[in-house]
Amino acid sequence: MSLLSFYFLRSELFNFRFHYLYKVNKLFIFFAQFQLLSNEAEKALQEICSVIFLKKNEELQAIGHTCRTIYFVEKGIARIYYYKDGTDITESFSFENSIIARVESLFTEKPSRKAIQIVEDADIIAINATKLFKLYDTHPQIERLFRKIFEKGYVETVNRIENLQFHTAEERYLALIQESPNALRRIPLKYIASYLGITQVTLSRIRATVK
Amino acid sequence: MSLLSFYFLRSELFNFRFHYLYKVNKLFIFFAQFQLLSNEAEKALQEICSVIFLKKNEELQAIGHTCRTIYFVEKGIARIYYYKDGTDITESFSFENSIIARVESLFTEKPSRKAIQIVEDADIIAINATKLFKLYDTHPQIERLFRKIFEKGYVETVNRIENLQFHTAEERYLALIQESPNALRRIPLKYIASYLGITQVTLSRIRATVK
DNA sequence: TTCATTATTTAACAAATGTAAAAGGATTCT
DNA sequence: AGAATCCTTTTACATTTGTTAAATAATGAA
Repeated sequence: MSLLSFYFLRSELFNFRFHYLYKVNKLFIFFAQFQLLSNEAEKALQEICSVIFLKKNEELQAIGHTCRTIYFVEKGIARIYYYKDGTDITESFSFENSIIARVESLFTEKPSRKAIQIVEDADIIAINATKLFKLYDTHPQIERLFRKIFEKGYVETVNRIENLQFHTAEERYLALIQESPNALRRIPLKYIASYLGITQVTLSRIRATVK
Repeated sequence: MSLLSFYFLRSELFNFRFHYLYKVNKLFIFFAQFQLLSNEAEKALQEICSVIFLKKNEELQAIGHTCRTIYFVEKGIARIYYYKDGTDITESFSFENSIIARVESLFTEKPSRKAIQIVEDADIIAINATKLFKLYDTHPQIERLFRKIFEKGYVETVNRIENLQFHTAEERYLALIQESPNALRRIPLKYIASYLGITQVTLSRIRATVK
């Protein structure tokens, strides 16, 4: 090993490249679950991705901006939230190996009243949606990939409606424990309460009776 | 006019063809809002469409079947509903000029616990989804068309979650009046109540105070 | 570690919603 | 028209959830 490459291996640049490749690799494993991609398509996608490292409580996207980025959570947890009469309401959480995007803004090109915030230190891959949508024309595989990704998101959202519409607060809490038991350990209860559509006090009461 | 064509014009066959073309035309006007289609794509789509005339309370799709049809409501109203602990719960309504499909079954290919029922006499166009998905390979325009249609459905569903999650019953009722004032006139209140996530009694109370 | 801050639980009371049953209206069918 | 059925409202009471405030627990920064 030359002296030069020794210094390179210890350099910031190396660390950055290493992280970038490692993180992006996880994204492509995620993509592969949905759709086979040609080398050219993969390369085109890589060029519109960038890696972001964020700490708890930091904001990924602010309220009021039109969403033009799709995020992949490689590590950590993020949430979408908004304010209703001054109180902070969590719309959804995204854990590692999942996509997070404010679709109501992304697909309508209107400003979003929602923000994305980091709940647990996170490594995120940002996908430039403006460039992505242009790739749809040249790479039908990419259009199909994201069609399938968002179809899955659509299904999850429909199932969530069923949960909110006619289940009691306790049923919703128990369902959450079932589906993602980690959520309770990793997310502050104040966020979980509004996600379930109830107040923190009600959540505390439910936890007291269920325990 | 020959005697033959006179009889043809009065024939069942003529009525059927006339209705079919008229109805399908409306569907293609709907499609045009989303995506330009080539003549070949339009023709391919027409071949997988059929027209159905249904009366109030008739069932379009039954509980337990895997959804392999996408419907377009040309006239009338349909609803998706399911049973929770024996009570009938309306998940959504579809009015004229809109698509109705049980996406949680269509996109997962699992049996649906939900049914589609006619709320007001309806003229429906059924699109064979199995054949449609095959057309995606040969006609990227068609894939794009339905991608956009379902993206819009996704956005509507996300907005609905916001409505259910942290609005009071009264707010949800008032929002419904705002968005579709016809709904109240054309849909029985018992269906509207469960759609809003409340009981019929609560809806009556709200109506008494709001009036 | 210690202090300050933030998160969670508990309590007491108010408001909203659910349940069951009955009464009144509207609609449909014969 | 008349009977039967279905839909909607009303009532009384039970239960759930919200609100406010205080107490306790946990966390993070100096």
